[in-house]
Amino acid sequence: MVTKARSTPRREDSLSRDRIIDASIELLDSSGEGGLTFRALSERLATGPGAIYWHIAHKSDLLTAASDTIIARTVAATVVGATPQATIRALALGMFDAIDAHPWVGSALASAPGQLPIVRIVEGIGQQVHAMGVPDRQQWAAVSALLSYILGVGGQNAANSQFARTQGIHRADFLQGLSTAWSQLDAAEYPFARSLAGQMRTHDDRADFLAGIDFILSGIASQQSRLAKNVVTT
Amino acid sequence: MVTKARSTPRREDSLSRDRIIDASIELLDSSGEGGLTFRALSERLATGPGAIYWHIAHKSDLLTAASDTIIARTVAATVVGATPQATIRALALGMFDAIDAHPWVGSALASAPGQLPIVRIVEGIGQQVHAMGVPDRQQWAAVSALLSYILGVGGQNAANSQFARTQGIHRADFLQGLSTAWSQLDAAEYPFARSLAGQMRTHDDRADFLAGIDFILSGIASQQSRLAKNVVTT
DNA sequence: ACCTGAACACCGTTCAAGT
DNA sequence: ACCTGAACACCGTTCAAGT
Repeated sequence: MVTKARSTPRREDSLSRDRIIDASIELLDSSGEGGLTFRALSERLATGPGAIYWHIAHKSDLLTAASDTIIARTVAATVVGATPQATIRALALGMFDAIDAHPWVGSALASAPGQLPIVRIVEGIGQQVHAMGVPDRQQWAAVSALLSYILGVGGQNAANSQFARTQGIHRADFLQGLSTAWSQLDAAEYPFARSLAGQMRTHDDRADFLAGIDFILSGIASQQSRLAKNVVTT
Repeated sequence: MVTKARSTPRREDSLSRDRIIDASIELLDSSGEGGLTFRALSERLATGPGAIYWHIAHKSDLLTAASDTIIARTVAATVVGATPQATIRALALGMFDAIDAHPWVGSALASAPGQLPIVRIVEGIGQQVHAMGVPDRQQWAAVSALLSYILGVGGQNAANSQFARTQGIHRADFLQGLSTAWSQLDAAEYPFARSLAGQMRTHDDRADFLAGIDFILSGIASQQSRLAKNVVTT
């Protein structure tokens, strides 16, 4: 053991990376993406902005660490289902709900490609894709399809919340407004988007999210059976 | 006709929304997301920052308009294929390539939910989903699955480029570095992500993107046949 | 080793004043 | 109607100076 535990910290409530991250999460949850500021944060922690830089490299480091706290919790809380598919659905739903509860996570993940929170999600999905029997060579495509979809939905959800917040309205009211805007689109140029405006208002976000996961899962399954057939026939 | 064309503009090269948007695109392409600044922009246009606000409401308006120029071009250039599926693939690939060429579009779309550029994509995909014979009630789920996936991949691509740019390296070198980092992950905690590091280095971004589109398309198709069977048997 | 807080080099946005 | 440019109210980040 080269390093040993710090003996008697200076004061009980001394600054630490963990305390900074916890305070950041509180700030992000209560005031949104724009609410996380080194000034607001240092005020909440009763220090100067410079003190934070002793523990954290820069703001994006802070955002990634904050997201990672949420993601680690979410992945750990995922209940393993009866089948790999069921577990993937559970994990995906957990992600959906986590981003719904903490919209800033959606945009933070979008700008932290390949970082620890993403690794956790990839690991969670990947083990199940492996269990599904997807051959090694196809695993990356399968995992990254699921990951990209989850991040895509998460990002849109985050943006909706963020947009609504800056206008001082609720997410539901913002979506309602969007639906109205779409229903007034030019009928000749955007017939489809226009016809979708109604569904946009009544649809169930969570159910549609899951429908997308199922599309991908069944697509992965059908490619596997196609590959299996090729092995037999060629 | 209530409005009539402006007679004799003050000077040939006077400021206009279009000129501002074109200059923004040049700035974004050459200097990345961080390069678009009202100061840099007004310098390029040889005016003051205030002049721009006469034509544009705020920065996000500018970003959305700039993305819309790219997206409109991309959607218009999409070649209609032999089948709706082929057309969707072509449209999706067009989006992939557009975001690859203009990474900032990827992140701009993520924060402009329901805005015009998104409407264009939804319209393009939606008409084909309709042509596939997907029943009205399922169309939103199908379209939004495809859209979310495209935006998800686009966002990750944009973030990769952005990340690489701030470190002053090329995207390929950044991905190479990520792959190395993943290969050094703890074997007990992240066995899958670790095993994926190799594929991460050698995979073909574009091919994997298309594989994801195909997963979703075949998932949509298989749900249709399931629904059709239900109609027959019940 | 860790913290303080002033200072630096920026931002987006506004607005009185001009033409 | 459109443009100018100084000014406002912020940012993230650095760093000499303290303990």
